[in-house]
Amino acid sequence: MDKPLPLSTKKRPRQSRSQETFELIVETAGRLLDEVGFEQLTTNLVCERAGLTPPALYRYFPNKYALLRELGDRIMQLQDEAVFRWIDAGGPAGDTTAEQIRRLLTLQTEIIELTRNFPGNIAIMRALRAAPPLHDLRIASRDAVAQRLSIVLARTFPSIPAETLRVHTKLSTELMYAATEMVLEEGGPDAALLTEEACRVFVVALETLEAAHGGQGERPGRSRARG
Amino acid sequence: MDKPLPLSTKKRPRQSRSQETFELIVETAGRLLDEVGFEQLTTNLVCERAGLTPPALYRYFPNKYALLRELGDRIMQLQDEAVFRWIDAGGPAGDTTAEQIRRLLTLQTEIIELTRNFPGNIAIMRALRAAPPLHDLRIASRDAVAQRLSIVLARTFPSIPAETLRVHTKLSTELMYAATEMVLEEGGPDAALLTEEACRVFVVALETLEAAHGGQGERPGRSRARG
DNA sequence: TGTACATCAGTGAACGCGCGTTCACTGATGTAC
DNA sequence: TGTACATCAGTGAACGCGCGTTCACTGATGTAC
Repeated sequence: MDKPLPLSTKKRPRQSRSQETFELIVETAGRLLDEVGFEQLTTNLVCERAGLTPPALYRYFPNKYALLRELGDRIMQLQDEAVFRWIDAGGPAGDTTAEQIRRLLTLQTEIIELTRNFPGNIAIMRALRAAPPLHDLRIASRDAVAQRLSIVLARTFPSIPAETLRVHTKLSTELMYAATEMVLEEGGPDAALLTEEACRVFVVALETLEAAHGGQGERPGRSRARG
Repeated sequence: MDKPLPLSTKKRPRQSRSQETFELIVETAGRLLDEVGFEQLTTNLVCERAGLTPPALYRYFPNKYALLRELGDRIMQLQDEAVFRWIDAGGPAGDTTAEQIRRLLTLQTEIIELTRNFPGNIAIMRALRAAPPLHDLRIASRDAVAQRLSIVLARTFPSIPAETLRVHTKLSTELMYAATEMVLEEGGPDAALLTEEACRVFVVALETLEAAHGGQGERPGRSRARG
């Protein structure tokens, strides 16, 4: 009954004129998502706002999910790249718990800002969660981040079994996603505190996990966190 | 531009005949959500499946969001009640970390099972996240749980400032929601491990938070977790 | 206990609207020689 | 460098479908006496 929708863009534009049209469509969709939410977004509405006729959009996107997919790809790639840059720059390494938390906070703050500045941010992230044809994308991106992260963490926490670490990292990554969404959706005065607490939880969860598997743990000044 | 949709049910049924119709509509919608997802759900489709004509549905629900709201209310009330029962039965209290984790695991397992058995489970939870008219409901329920939980935890962890505890509990509650959704969406062999790890993180996050605020902490056999 | 009446529950049929989609086309851009 | 031609990009107008919604109605249930 569910015919699988084609999600890929139909033609990547060749001429620079159409390159611009392509961008115009994507950007207009992003801005509209902030206004109406992803469920109310229609291809006709995007066309109207962009000053185009439907066949122009239809040339590049077979349906609205392809459009959301393009937006989803972009926002998640931005986030993923920030994580990868952070990993390459040393990642979570740090002598003390407080130091590790501070480093993670830098990353998380960057991700929040970068997401905030992306038109349609929360609406896109909701769509990635809620729309079945897009759901796999989110999972794939999360698992890619978790996978890469768990490889790096395996060096810092060698006593944790690989399997355990993989599952833990998946959960932790989801925790950070949730923290990002909470801050963007609800904002408010708790935002900073919430972000710090998420980072603290991430770090101490790892340390105690190592301790539980007979790692070095319990070094004074390491198992004590100060947010 | 966004006219606020009326979400309340129009008439609660009076006669037992209509009571049954009301239930039939709700249950049919739940089952359909598993099949088509919330975005594809339409009032006409529900009617067709339930063997009713549109005005019969329309008598009780002004639109599909009112229907989703009824489902959302029910599933979240089930979850909230499980948490409240657990709190009333002693909640997270336990002498050792391992004991606390075990107790929390009991609750989390119950919530997962109870949610799994509710027709439309993940689709409903996604709708609560993604559909703007329903979003407030989810927030309200989460904050109610977090609020009540933070009151109880304040007794067990008196050295944590109330403000900090409130924010932390909100985050932790969201973590457990995310863990529930992950298990239901992805299932697989990691499910049990993932659930245990979520519970462990919840508990150690609290303990280390207390330690960070000069609480008793560091008692041997307390700061050491074994999942 | 039976009848007459009021209210409640659901039907059948239809509506307007806007969504996704397509067609034959015109105008713009690039290319060969 | 200019012209003739091929391809690419976007238009204008229309379509069928199914969505949400409404109307006047019939039949079922409950109630007064």
